[in-house]
Amino acid sequence: MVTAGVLNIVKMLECWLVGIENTCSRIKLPHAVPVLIGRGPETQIVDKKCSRHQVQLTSDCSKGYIKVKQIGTNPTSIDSVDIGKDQEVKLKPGHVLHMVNKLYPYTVEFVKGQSDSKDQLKKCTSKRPHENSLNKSPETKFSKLQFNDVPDGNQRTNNSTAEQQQHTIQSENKGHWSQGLKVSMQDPKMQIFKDDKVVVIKDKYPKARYHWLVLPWQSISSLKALRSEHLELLHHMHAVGENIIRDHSSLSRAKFRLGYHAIPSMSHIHLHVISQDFDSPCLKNKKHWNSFTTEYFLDSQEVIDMIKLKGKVEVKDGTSELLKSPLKCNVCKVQQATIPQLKEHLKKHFTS
DNA sequence: GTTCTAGAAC
DNA sequence: GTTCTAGAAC
Repeated sequence: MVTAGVLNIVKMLECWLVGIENTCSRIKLPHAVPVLIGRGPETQIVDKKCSRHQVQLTSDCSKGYIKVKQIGTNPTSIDSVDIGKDQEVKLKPGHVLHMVNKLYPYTVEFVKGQSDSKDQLKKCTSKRPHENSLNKSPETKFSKLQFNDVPDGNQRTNNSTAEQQQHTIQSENKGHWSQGLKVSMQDPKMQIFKDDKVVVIKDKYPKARYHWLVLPWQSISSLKALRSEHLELLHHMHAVGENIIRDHSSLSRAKFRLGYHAIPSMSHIHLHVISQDFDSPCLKNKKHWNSFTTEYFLDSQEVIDMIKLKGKVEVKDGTSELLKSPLKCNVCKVQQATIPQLKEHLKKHFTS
């Protein structure tokens, strides 16, 4: 099924801090949770120069790095460069973190979430120390663990190649930002409404007081993929959008538009249902503004009509250039010089 | 898509 | 000096 497939491909990587000399020191770092590490049983570091809270580590499993903040007084370093007390630096796979005074080296690994921790520990205890060190052999456990999603065996430990491969993993496992809607639409906490054909979520970065997205369960990448067979679905998406407006903002008497970005950034077709106040701190730049107020925004009804007429959606040449258009008020069409001035101007038109 | 930031614009 | 944008990085 589509649902199961989507859930499978968006599974997050697990993050591990791995001792290079002391290979049995493997510490799992949960995504986005700050963890304090230093002298203690976890690391087996007994050196008094190392604080019990020497560093604060925060992993980002979607971006593939951890943020290292030096809390202790004595120097923590990454690739032999001192971080500095209360300073924060990113640690990526292939780079070496020395906990204190260029001692106690660690590196970071991101592995598939599916591989269980027992397996990790078992491998760890059965390995001799040198097998887990940072040598340059392409067959080291380090490189294999780090890149266990790479389909072929053509792996090198060169740092730039390592980073490229890490990026490849991210794009291939759909952890890339452009796949974010597919994740959000599956999250029950995000769902405002759902039926057998569509789901509605709030836009994560709303560009107006009301801003929802209507997404079909059916996997349709973008407007380009739309054909006559989708007409019934498009009508349904539009009707659901209108119902959401009625149910959530009838008292506000806000004006709305329902439509699609001609050239969307995010994968998976989504109908924007957005109030026309554009009163939102998330509306920050020209691209945001023009994507909703120029012909870059295609009304849902126009899209439906075009498919009825031509069998598909044709995006005009030069549409992407519309994002750079001068800023014009959507109500009175007066041009504004900057985004802050535009926002100030819009207040004139607010009803409340 | 957002965040970050250099440097343009003021 | 500050504000703001645009492009790179993610």
